Amino acid sequence: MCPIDDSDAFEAAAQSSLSMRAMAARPAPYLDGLNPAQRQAVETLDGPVLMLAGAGTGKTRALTARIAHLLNTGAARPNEILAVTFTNKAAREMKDRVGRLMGHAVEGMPWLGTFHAICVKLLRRHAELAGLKSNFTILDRDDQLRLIKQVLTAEQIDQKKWTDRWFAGKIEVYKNEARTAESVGLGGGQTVDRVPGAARDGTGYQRTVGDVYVQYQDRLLTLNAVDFGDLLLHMVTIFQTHDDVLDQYRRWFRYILVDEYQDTNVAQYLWLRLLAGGHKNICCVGDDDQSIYGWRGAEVGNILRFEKDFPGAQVIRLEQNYRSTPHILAAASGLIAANKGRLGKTLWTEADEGEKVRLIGHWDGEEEARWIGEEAEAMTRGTRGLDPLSLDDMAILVRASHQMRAFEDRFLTIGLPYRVIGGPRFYERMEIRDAMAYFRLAVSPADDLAFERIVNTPKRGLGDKAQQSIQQMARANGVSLVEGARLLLESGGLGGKGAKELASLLQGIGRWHGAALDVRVNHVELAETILDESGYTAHWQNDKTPEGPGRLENLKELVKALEEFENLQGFLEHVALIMDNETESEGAKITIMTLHAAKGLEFPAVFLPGWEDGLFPSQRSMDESGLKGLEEERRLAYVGLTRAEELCTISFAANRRVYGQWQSQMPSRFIDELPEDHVEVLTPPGLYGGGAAPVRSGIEEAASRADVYASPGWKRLQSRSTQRPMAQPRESRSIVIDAEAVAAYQTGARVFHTKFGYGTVTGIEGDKLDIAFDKAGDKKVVARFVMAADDVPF
DNA sequence: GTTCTACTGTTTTTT
DNA sequence: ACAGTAGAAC
Repeated sequence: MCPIDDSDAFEAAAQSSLSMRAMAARPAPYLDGLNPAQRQAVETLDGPVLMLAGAGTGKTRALTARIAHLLNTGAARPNEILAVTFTNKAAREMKDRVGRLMGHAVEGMPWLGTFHAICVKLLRRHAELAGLKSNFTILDRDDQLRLIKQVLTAEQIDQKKWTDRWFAGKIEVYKNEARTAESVGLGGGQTVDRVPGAARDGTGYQRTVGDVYVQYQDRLLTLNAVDFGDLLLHMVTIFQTHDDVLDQYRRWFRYILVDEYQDTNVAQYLWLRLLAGGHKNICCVGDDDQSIYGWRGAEVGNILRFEKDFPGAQVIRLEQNYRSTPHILAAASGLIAANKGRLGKTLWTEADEGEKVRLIGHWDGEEEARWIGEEAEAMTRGTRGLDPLSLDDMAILVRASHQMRAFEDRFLTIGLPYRVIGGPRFYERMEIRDAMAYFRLAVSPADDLAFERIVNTPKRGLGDKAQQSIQQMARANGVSLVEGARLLLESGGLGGKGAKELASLLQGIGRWHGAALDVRVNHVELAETILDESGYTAHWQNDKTPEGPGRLENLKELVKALEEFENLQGFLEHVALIMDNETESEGAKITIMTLHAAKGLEFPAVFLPGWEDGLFPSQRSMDESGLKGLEEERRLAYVGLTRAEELCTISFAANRRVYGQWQSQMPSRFIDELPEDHVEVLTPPGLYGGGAAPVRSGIEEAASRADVYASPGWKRLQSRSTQRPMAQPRESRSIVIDAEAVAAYQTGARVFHTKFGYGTVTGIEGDKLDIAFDKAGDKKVVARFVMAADDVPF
């Protein structure tokens, strides 16, 4: 539809030298206080620039100052700058900060946003080049899965072996790699089986991922819909096949800025390279050491290759760190040095020495949670001569979200306020998505996916069979499901309760649609009406599960959120892309979140629990991606360490419950990689484990001796066994099977464990015993941790 | 059509 | 351990 208005762009180009001169005299307060590297990054406006910005080096400051500089010198007008981020949060922050730097709100930076938000804008203008209409809908993951499921069912693919999620993953990977359905093609990609007895046709019994991909895209086009990956992929395809369109934007976007460049995938990379191909005024900001999204398609290679991609590129390193103490920086730098193929940076700081990184071992996960809770409380009162900290200043950063639970449990029992970042977001909650589906139907009754979602929610007596009839009728007549349902009712193909309910639902949809089109109708009231008339509000009012009231509360919030928008359409558009919501209640709280979620944040005090091999680095990551995976895990550890400003505490547990099974844990190999001089091993006062333990090297050994073996659990174990030598610390790293300990037991032997009590050995595997405990059930336990039942001294 | 049971897969997650 | 879900039983 409407192509970009070129005249503006030309006019701007013609004026730029004039305005540049006029503006040259303007003061540039945004340059004050920048260090030389930052200043260089701000002032090197033309040509390709790679800003290698280490953690806490003032990257955002430089980036925003650069935008201010572009505007202030007249090099570009607000609408001629393309500035891309990955998250809405980052985009919002950048907008705010540029506004503050310029001393006024920046009205016209229409092209500052996420890759996806910008691509939506572009794709709406050129939808027809992708076979879409400009009012296409953006599907979220749920819709996507439903669509894939339809394809799989139609293709009679064995969904027990190959789930919809699996295909969604494969298709996502293709899209991340900028591979279109046509390029993969029918018969391309991995082969999958169909259900036994599936009709044999020209292509035989089997299908491929390519087949599914092609059909999925087909359905998307029919629905006039795109998924997130399509937003980028369609634009890349359009740019590649329509020189005129590409040229237009190359002229239009005179300067390009990219945040978090190390996180770009192939599609994003191609998109950028196409757009920057003319003038090459592209400034990419990133840190190869903080690349932690390889698993979702990010290519560290993009940033490593920058100088090759853009010959003559200036590489500017921001290395002065304004966040952390020297000990923390040194520990982080020492750790990341173990990675190969880095661009390399040397972070330094003017800050005072401060505390060393602290390391402590615990007997098990619960004890770790208990200790951190107590430590956090102690820190609010002020410990070790440090000023008291607020709970808001503390964060617990975990590798995997299931680790959060131990902390939540503990904090709930001691009444320590906490906040969890992550988890299901507001707009992903069931009730919100249901309500949104009703709104979507009011806006466009032909939205089949929305109809499918709510046709029987609340229950209307329209089960699988009724829904199938509707589908059939719709397909036979080539109409939408709503229309199909109407035809079905007319033909009398549905009876009883279901028919009555369906008729009333259809009437409702018709009425709501009319109201949505009527500008005189207030959309907030309409939303309330829809939820009431559809029976959806009543559905949750009658719900007697504990979640009921909360869900009603969320619905109220949703309706309130509508007030900020002109109409329902505007709201739906916003939500499709934004999907975040932060309602923060008052009071200081300690933050619990994943390491991934913590990227870009900073806290005076950081706890890093669960540094155990297999958990962190994650076994799965290493199994699936080998050395690459391990290096990404190490970068994750680096990200964790560099979040801390003053105090960083690493901990590990000797025992942890994994998928309901107790397991003995090895301290993380990353602990051994920390430079010893910058780490302090915490020893609880007055405690010292089993006397003269044989000397091992490394801080890990000290930590385990000082704490694991001095912990209540361990001491209990020791005090109960006078003769069996189980306090011998194991060799670090290499897994040493304690032959002596294992040999002491046979299947059927009665044993005792301090945590689980008495049990019987049911199997032996390496240095671990399968034990059926009388009370605690089946566990796998390292042999050293149990003793023969006969030896129990009571 | 709804409810219960048995089975499965469990890292990280934005848009 | 545990949550989410597919399929059977009601």
